[in-house]
Amino acid sequence: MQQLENDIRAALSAAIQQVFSVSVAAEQLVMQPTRKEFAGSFTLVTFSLTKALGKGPEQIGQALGEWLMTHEARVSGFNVVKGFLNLEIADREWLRLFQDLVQRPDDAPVPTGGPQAVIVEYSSPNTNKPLHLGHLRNNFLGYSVAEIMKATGATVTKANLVNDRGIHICKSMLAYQRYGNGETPQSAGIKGDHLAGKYYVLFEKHYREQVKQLEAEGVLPDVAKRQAPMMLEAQDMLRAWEAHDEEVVGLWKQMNGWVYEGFTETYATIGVDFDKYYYESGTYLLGKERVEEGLQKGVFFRKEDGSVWVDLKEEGLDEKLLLRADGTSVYMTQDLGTAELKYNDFGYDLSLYVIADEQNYHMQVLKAVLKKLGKPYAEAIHHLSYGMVDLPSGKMKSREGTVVDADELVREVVAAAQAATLEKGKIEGLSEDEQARLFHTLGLGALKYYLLKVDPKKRMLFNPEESVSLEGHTGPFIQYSHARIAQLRRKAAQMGINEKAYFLALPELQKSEREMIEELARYASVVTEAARTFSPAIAAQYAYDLAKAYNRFYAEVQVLAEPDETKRAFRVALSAQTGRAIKATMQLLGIEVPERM
RNA sequence: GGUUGUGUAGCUCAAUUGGAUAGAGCAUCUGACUACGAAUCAGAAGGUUUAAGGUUCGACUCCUUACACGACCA
Repeated sequence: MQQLENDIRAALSAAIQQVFSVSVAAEQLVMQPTRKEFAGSFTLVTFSLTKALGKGPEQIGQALGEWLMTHEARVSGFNVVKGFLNLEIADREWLRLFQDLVQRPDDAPVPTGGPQAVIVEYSSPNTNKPLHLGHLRNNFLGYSVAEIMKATGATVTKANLVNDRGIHICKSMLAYQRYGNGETPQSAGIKGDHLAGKYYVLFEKHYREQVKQLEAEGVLPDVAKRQAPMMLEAQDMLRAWEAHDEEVVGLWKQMNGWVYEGFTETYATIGVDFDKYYYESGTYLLGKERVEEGLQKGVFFRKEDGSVWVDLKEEGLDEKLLLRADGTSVYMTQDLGTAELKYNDFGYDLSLYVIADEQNYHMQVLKAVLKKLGKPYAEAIHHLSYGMVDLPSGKMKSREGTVVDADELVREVVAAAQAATLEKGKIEGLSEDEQARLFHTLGLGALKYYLLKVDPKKRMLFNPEESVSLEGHTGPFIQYSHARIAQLRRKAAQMGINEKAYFLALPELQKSEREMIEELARYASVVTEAARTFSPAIAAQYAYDLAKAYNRFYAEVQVLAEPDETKRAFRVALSAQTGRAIKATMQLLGIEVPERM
């Protein structure tokens, strides 16, 4: 398809040379796909040529169209509408393109000239509470972008940087020490991450009571927040942890262990994985070394209280804290260490950070600080910033208990998919296990598609009802199209029809057949664009376009019931190829497609 | 206060990066299952793209100002 467009551009460039004796580079021509309501596949916008050629747009279009008709065999017709030259491509050219697609292996990469060694950091949870809806957007985005980069032929490492140290986990630990009574996930029958979360909530509850108490005694709110006994104790605990206090470290290991078990289960359920885990407890010391290095190089400075800062005013940013006065590290400290570790481990030429847009500033600072340190990998860092997920009731707020828990949400979407599927009554013959797997595939398909179809950088609204919907612009709509194709292929196989026969002799294509081939031919450019912009939404839109085009085709022509043998075989092949394309595209999103549903 | 993002149909989202009459889905209305899967398809209705200027053959897109909402930095 890209090749075809390039050829058309070259032909147009030659035509301009021949007809008008003016040189216009092929790349400079303004081309676009022809809009559905006009005949044609490629459109040249001739407005942009009027100055260079000294002629009116219609005149240019007419002259170039006529030249192409006699000089470019692949152009079979044209029409001029105002400043638009619409070019029709010969059917046999479409068939040739289709043939190429059929021959192409499913796992053939789409070369884009982009980065080759990529590391995608995503998920990166705190270990003090279970995953919620916001994490799901993050996880699905990260997984999908990694798959998209893989599809371009890049070597991709999926990394999870677990935020296992810091004040937040000390809060859970402190509350557990006080109120836990030796409870374990087993004894309580609660997933480990949820158990840690329970104690984090308990901390917050008691802490707030202490703050309120202090305020009632006349202490200023800011001071009360800082001096509430539980906060001071949590900070003591953090210092004890950094000093390797045995008891504290023991508790920390125990609670984090529970949390990891919980996370592992959730990751398996939602179908994401990682090639490498990093733990901030293992990177913050290296970060401190980098801070030392910066001090020695004179790019950082120390304030009277002993805290270390970097001045980024020249970069249009601000002064930023790198190490606290008491020597404990902040997020930035450990991020410096992690960046270096990742580079040493994988030598990336692109390092993606899938992090919500509230961290935009932080990520700018990280990159700027690494540049100041003269690190070679600073330029390769890219923040894949995504918008937060809102609920119909507004922002998710843990304090107000409006956070949507990931595990619970997954259960709900699977249950909804199950209810809808059973109601349709089309799955007799499937075993209990197969049914359960299908409900899971459909429920997660709905949820993932719902979260991925929106442009990552935009804030999005999560409507629970729409997220489990199976109709319209949804994952299950696309899955349904695939299942229907799968059914058709099974029947075609029974009839002995070859899916990969040659069809160049086919006399003429139906409109819906031609449009289907055009959609299929877009695959490479979709992958390229999705990889360039790090946007699964582009792949999601394409999967929908494929399904939409196929359903139209399916409604308009007969496949198995077509009497003409050649046409019948071609339509089976077109269906099969569409099924492959849908599967491959959905795979980029981390969504499975069923053989029946 | 400073920096920054967003604003498109009743609702949720698109718009090939400056191109044609701004497209889909949901919701509403109409039609299509004794043709291969109706979780589908065909159609109707729905818009001053927040507002006002500007740039040009052409602006949802770029520039200026204002407004609204969000995030971050103090």
